[in-house]
Amino acid sequence: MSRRGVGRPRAVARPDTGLSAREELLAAAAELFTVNGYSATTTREVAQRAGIRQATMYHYFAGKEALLAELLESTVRPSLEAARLLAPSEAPAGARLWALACRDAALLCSGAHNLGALYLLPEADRFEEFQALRAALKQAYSDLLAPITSDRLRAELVFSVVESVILIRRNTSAVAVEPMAEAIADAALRVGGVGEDDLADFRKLGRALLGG
Amino acid sequence: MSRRGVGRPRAVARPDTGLSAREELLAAAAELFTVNGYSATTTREVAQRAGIRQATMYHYFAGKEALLAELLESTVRPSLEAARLLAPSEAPAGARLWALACRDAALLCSGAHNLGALYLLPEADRFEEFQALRAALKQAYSDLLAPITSDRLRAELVFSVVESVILIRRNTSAVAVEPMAEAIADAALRVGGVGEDDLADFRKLGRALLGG
DNA sequence: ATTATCTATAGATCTATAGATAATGC
DNA sequence: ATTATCTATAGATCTATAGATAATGC
Repeated sequence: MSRRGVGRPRAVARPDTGLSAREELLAAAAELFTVNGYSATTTREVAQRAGIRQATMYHYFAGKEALLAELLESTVRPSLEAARLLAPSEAPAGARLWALACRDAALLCSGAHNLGALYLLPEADRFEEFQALRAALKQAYSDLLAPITSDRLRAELVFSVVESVILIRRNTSAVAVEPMAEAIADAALRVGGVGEDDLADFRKLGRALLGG
Repeated sequence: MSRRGVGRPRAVARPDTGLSAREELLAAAAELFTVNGYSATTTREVAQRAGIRQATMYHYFAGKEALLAELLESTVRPSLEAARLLAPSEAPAGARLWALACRDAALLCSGAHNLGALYLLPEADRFEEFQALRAALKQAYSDLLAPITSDRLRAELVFSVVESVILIRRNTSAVAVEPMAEAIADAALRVGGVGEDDLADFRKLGRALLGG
């Protein structure tokens, strides 16, 4: 919608990033929220990084909360979409679980900022639409794990091993996405109780599911 | 030091908790920081929960940061102490690793509040003394893992599986500490690449190390 | 005299709104 | 005319300090 050039010029001119003002705001918020946290980040800092004045932010977002809501939801949606694509497959549950964990981990460790870190913010609990999406993703993991184990605790462990990629990415500098994602998927199935022989099968089938 | 009864009475009288004012402040901060985050928590809220006025907090702590610093350090120190106790043992590294992971996980999932959640706060990065203690703990894990695998990524995974108990505790209501801690230690060794037969041995020896 | 606590407040924010302005579009 | 942006600011905080006060201790 918002056409570049229309409207009053910005107070601080900068080279065109190719992003819309709205996207620049989201990118700025992504960096600041993941690194410094939500409450510790001011709307002024977000706007400044996006190259506009603080009040202009309100032309694009209803408030600071709307920024975080959109970032949270846009981060979990692709993982949930991956879960939906894998659900109707006739491959073994273990293979689909491996594929889901691998795709999910890859999404969490790619992208310019560690957006998964937003899940860890205490403030994220308040965002109900995000929580609902995340609960649906967790349910998808549970469904795929049901044929493998009925142990509630193991199911929690599997889910949290995938999320632990967020902690790893925070601790370590740049990592290669694919090897990391596959290592996470392997680890998830191992803590889920899958033996090495089955794991090798599931990994092979899982890769095929992702490739197709 | 501070004797009960000396000094001006509190504006809001409450039954004696048995805790000193300083301890009450730490307990209040622990709850609020873990649930709502550091920046989102005000000194007024902390003081109110501790039963005193906001300004009185400064009689016990230099500022809000000093509260978080003390909570962070007091949470990681017992784990580091466990690592030091296990270091000189002549038991196999795998058994000591299991014991350390189990003890560490047990510390993280016991206590009234989910204090480990403080590690996840973006604000924790600034607290250098805490970061140094945590780096030492991580080194202890690496040392015990060295005879098992030289894979850097696996070492990260082991450490973060233990920390993932923080995420699990956040997602689930009350859990039995011992079974959870042992399940975490098992999971840590599995992602570290320990096979089921060795794991059974290490678990048995590890339990003995913790018992003695 | 000592001390734990209080009240009051300065100074520095921070979010969101009101209303003006300077472009392009028609 | 429309719109993207600006400036200015109201109102609501929030942290930390200054200095008073009301207990016990000696």
